[in-house]
Amino acid sequence: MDKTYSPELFEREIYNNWLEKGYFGSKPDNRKSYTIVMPPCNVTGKAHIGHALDNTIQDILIRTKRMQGVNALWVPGTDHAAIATEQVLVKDLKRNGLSKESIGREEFLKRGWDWYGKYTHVICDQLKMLGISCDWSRLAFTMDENLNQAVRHVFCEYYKNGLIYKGKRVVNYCPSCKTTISDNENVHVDQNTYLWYIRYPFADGSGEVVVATTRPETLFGDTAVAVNPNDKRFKGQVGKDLILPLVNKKIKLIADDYCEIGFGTGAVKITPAHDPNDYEVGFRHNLEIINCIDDNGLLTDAAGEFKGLDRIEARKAIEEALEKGGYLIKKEKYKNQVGTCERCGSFTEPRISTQWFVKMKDLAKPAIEAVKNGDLKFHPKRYEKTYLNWLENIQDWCISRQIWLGHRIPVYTCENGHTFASEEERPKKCPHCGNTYLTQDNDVLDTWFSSALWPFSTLGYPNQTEDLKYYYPTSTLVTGYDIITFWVSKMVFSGIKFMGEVPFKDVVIHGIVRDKHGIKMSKHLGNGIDPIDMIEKYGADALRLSLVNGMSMGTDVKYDEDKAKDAKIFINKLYNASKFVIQNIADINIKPLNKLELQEKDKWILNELDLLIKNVTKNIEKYTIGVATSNLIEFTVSKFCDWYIELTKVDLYGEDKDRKGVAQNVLYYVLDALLKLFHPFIPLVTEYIYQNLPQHEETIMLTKYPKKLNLKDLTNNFADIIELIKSIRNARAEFNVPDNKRTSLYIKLEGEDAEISKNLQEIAKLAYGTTAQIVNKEPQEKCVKIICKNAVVYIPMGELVDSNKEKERLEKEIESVKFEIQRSKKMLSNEGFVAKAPAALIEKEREKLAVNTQTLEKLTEQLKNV
RNA sequence: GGAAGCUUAGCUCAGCUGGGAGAGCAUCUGCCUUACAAGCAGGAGGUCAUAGGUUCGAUCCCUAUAGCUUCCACCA
Repeated sequence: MDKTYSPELFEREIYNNWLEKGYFGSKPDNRKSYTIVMPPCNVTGKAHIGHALDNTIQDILIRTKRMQGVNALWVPGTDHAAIATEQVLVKDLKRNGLSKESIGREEFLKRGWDWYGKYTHVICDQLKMLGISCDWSRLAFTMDENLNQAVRHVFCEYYKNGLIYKGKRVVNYCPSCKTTISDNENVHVDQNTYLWYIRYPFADGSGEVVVATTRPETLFGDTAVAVNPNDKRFKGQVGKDLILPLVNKKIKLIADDYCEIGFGTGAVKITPAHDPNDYEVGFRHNLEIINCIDDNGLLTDAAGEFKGLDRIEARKAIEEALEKGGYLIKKEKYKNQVGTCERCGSFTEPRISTQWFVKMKDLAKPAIEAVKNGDLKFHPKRYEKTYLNWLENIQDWCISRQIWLGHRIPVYTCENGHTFASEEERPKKCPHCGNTYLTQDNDVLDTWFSSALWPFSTLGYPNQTEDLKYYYPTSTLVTGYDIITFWVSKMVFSGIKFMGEVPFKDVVIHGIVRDKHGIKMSKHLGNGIDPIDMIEKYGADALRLSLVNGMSMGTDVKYDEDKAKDAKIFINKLYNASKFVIQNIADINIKPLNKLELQEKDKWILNELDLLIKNVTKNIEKYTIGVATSNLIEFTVSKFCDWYIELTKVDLYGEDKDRKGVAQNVLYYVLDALLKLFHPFIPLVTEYIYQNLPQHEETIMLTKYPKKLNLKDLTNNFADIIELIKSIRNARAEFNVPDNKRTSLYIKLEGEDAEISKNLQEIAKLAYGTTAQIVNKEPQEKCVKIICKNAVVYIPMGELVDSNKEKERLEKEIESVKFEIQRSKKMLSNEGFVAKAPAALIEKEREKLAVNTQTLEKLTEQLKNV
């Protein structure tokens, strides 16, 4: 092994070897299955740090299960991300002076496929750098033939069941992406704008109604003004005609509950074509619908002289015109929220159009039930509220998109006007009349339509395959809270509807990786951290550990490069400890632990290891992965390295062959178990080290996961010896004795010898002693005296012992012991405490009081003699 | 407007069903001790947001307040 940890020297090679050997593959067999389907990554561009977190968590779960002997399958996949990809392609065409329309649908789709073909491996290669163990032979793509089949099948099922309908609705439209987007993709942002107060005169000249609006440009689409039916101010005026300013057209003053009495001027203009509420009002009052904004976000003919102006830019011109005509009363500053397109950021336009919808009410019901009856569990639990809240207030799902890439809606119309859905990719004739001239619907499906089927479409659905039978329902879904409503909920109702069962049992929700100031990483701000950079600088294992260590599931992670650096420093520590062990067990004679004469320290570390195994296993099961890594790191540094390794040096470098053998075997055993426990988190370095052990299997990733030791008696008092050593170190530090100055150590035993006499070498080594020896009485030399449990330690520090200083030290100690005694007495004299606290607690307190009283006596005695 | 979460050491955060406040980083002191100076040993640093309540006992449970964050929502 090299002197320092250099991940770049072995990470790639180890991963490629795993791939070659096919260790990641899974086939149905007679074992229990554990399955995860990877949230499909967009084929656009690069892996970001969120992918790294998401996949690290999944890999940890999969690797653990695999080692625990379960048949673990992790299905990787990619998503066609239609809108985003289409944008890229369109831009590319534009650069070459072309457009979608000019090359035609077929050619455009061909280019789409070329693009996917070219970039799929880019994202996959990046994921591979993370060391993740998904079954690459099953790599799925949302536009694979089998998945297309699933999409068409599901669509037709919905269609047959009357769950899909085509209807007019106000939907969010992005004039820049030129497509409808879902409510989820419509991001509300705060906006500083104005409220324009506009005068609408009555046609008969009997006065006016003042309307306040944030969108004067939609004035051309107004077909009424509404007031609340109970608003006394407008009594007797409802039903009269108003003149629409600038257009000089008559519109009616109507009464509708939608209009609130206390708000604004009490009157609101109604623009059915450009506002969902207004549409409803318009529907109730049978109002005309006038579109005044077109597909490109420009004003239409309805705007007369303003035709062709951009919807936002038009405001100024309209304002001037209103002003000139005497219609504008005032303009005041106003803060409101406005919808923007998640992808391009432009203001979305509520727009009335014909779209395809899925009826959600009945589908949502069992999905709600699944969480309520515990078939589906969220971790952490609080996220089930997000899920339920959304499903309980569900709106019908608009599934059509006006783009070309993606799954085209499988609905056809024949020449005779018959419309039908077909599972066949190219149906030959109309099932109603046999007509063979068929045209297909132009829209494609929302990408989430195919992602919703992911847990079963990737396993073969709609074909009833072996895989589907064996692996479905999957076990755990790991994803961020940002797509609970987008995706998780859709998979759940789809799974229940088409497979009759929830698609997974546990949903593990993690947070978002933010920059160190807590701001969301984005290209726009340039505050993103590239996971590939981190891997190149610190190694994949360090990146993984840094993302997951100390993380609390479901909470956002603030991340900066220092975390990767720290993780690398820790791994270096593990690496060096391993190197030490490996170097010192070259001549090991491996024996089972129960054949060894274990000493106190050996029992101590084995006991600690048992505890570690228990905690790590439990925390992985609970999905509290950040706690599991903390357990592991704490054990490695504070137990194994700081104490056990140092302690074994006495035996490894000593004369006693037997003791050396015991130390070698325990070191080997602990390191072996520790590497296995660490493997799911930092797979590459653990494999590398494991291969250097004197005895090992072909790969660590297929070894058995450590279990609690089955040794009879591991009880020990070694903690007392550690305390004794610490006391000596403390005293030395207090007298400013540098670590390189060693002294003799005299130990007078008091009461029971808690193995102290058997650990004198260890005590000397770790407490900076030249020697440590048992004495019967206080030495003649001038010493610092340290009171410990079962012993008094005398440290001859010669001229360094300053009696004033020693006095000071003792006084300080007496002070603190007195404080403790006070505290115990107070508690024990509290009647309520004695009466109601648990007995064990009271007993513990009494014992403490007794010990401290004794210590106080000894210290006082000592102070007298200084 | 509805909902959820957060507020603990200088920074980032842990703290299980209430029973003496923890880690990492940063900082200070001493040490290159043959795995590791990317290290070792020791120390300093907290009215656990505020005010009430329940309890023998509250960082933890309840109520209110303040500040921050996020999600959902059609208020001109």
